[in-house]
Amino acid sequence: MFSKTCEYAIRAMIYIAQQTRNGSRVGIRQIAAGIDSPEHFIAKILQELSRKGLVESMKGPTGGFYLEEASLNRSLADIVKIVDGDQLFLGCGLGLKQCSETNPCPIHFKFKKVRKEIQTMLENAKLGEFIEKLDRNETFLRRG
Amino acid sequence: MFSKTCEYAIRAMIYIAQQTRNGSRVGIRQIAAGIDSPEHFIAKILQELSRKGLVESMKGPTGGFYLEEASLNRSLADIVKIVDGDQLFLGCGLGLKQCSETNPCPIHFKFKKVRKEIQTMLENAKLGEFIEKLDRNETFLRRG
DNA sequence: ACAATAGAAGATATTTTTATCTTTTATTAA
DNA sequence: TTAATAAAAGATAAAAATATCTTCTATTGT
Repeated sequence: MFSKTCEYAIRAMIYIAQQTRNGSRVGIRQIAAGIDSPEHFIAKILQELSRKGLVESMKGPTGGFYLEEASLNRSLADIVKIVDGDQLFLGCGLGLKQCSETNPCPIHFKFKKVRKEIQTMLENAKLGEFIEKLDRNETFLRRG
Repeated sequence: MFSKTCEYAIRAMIYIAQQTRNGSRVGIRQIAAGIDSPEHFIAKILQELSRKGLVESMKGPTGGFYLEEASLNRSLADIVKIVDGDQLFLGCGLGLKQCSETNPCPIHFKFKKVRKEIQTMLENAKLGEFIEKLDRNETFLRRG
């Protein structure tokens, strides 16, 4: 469904959301360990999300990544769009460039329906909503 | 959502279903042209689908690919499972190997729901059902 | 100022996916 | 039974995704 890059991105963003209340910051090494991802790879991904303003960062000692309060209200759809683009939300299920409402592929309308549900689900899933259950160890971002 | 390979596979199977009523056969070259895919690549894919019994083939002059009557009742889910595996139906949305009902990732239950709908949609989509609209040019498998 | 820390950036490497090319085998029609 | 046809099979190539390595820059605490 998502690229590996996107899976890491979502996990990292949720992790950062959880780890950085009270304005504290969390380092790349800790993030990579916290979500079981390659350190340099997730660093790259966060650089991009940082440029796009989804996450803040600061260099130097005591530096690291953190979220602005408002970013807790960002949705998983925002992350997916930046990392994987809007193919998942808009693209043809059979990969046809010219597929459209008026020139549909055979599964166009069936697909439209489930795709819309995926989109709605991802748009309604806000970063802030995952924190509590993680804190209570009811959900996990790496091998539990 | 699907790999390129799987997109081609689905398009090819629907195309073969459409082109081969009355026991006629359709060649690789025509299939590739009919669905806009690389000839050698779709050949490989059909070899696998043939080994798995989703499609029949015959070598030599007047040879080609065709479907047994019963195969018209095969679903897109059958194709997806063979080509892409069951990752789409069973895998964790965030790529976590250990994710499960008792050890869920943060989006496990939201995902389960939409994934199930995708599966149901694909299981209910039978190869035979696409033929009529293709015949009437109401849907397309390549640039219309 | 200086040494240490940590992210940014760019280059490189590996793996997987996608695509192509060549040779072999089965089938047909003459 | 031979020449032509078309799929099967295996090898190779190109492109994209994933992962790693090295150097540079900003920030901090002393």
